[in-house]
Amino acid sequence: MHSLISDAETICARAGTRLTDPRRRVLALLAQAKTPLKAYDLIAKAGADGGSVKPPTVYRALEFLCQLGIVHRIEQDATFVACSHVGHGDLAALFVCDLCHEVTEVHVDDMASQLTKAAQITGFTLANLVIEGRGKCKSCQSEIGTTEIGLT
Amino acid sequence: MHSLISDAETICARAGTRLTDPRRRVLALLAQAKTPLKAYDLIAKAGADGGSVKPPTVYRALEFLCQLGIVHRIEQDATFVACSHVGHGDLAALFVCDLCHEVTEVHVDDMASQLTKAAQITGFTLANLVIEGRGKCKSCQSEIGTTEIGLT
DNA sequence: TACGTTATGTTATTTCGTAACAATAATGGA
DNA sequence: TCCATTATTGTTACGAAATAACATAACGTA
Repeated sequence: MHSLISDAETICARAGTRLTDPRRRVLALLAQAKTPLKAYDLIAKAGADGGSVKPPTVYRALEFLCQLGIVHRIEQDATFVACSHVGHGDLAALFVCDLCHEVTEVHVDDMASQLTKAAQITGFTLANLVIEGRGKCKSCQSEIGTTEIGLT
Repeated sequence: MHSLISDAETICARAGTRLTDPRRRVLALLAQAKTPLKAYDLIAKAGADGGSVKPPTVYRALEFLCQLGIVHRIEQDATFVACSHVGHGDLAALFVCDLCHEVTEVHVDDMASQLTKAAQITGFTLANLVIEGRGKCKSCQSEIGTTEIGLT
């Protein structure tokens, strides 16, 4: 959790950017959260100690952190989560538990290259790839409510 | 484009549901669009001939059509596109061109099962899977502005 | 220290999505 | 057929997510 901050410092230094105060703050909040947070959760938490923090501040920090790969945005529900495998350089698939909302991050480089290839066959050049799943995590398996995979 | 409607009728009949008027309307609008549309585009278009159509109507139709797999929601930008491979029953990866916004739909059943397996190793049971890419489609290759794949 | 660049603060607005409830249309028996 | 039940739609209002636009401040550098 704290190492994430220092990892971030390193990454920033290498990228020639700065981990400024609002950025560090947003990252810290995400790092100590167990589950993904919505942008407005962060806005509320960041301004919890009196000084109000406005939406653009948080959105800018999030954009910055996402670009650096320190934070992931979960597209399905517009939430944000700190990366649990910082610096791996490969693509992460994010699996979010429907029950406890914890994120299981799986790195799938070979899958990414397969998809890149699959795209290329159709003449498409991939610049960005999102792989996200919902379901039940390990510790929630015993709970009720199973769904089958949603197909086309 | 017209066959999509009749495909939808068939699918509805088989599922014991109905392709009602607002649903058909939304589907028709998506079918004749070349690129994904936002919900509010549909709201505007559906009410273009005087009678105003309200958000819940369109959102309900979209939810219905997505569940049937006739329409896909693109999570990255909250847009909707008619499925171009109706009835295949396998998972679609959607690649959206950054320049012309056309969608290339690739069916990737084996990839889906790989991901399901990869998830299962960590104890995670997948109920839903999203694979989306952005990049440049075949006919836009010659244009400017290439980006590398965004990594973790 | 003066300048260009990068980042933040602030206000207001736009866009996206849904809750809640009333009204209506289809469906399956008695 | 008539009624009860369920599915679907209409309508109002609101909440939540994200950004535009512009002013201000911090930073590195010549």
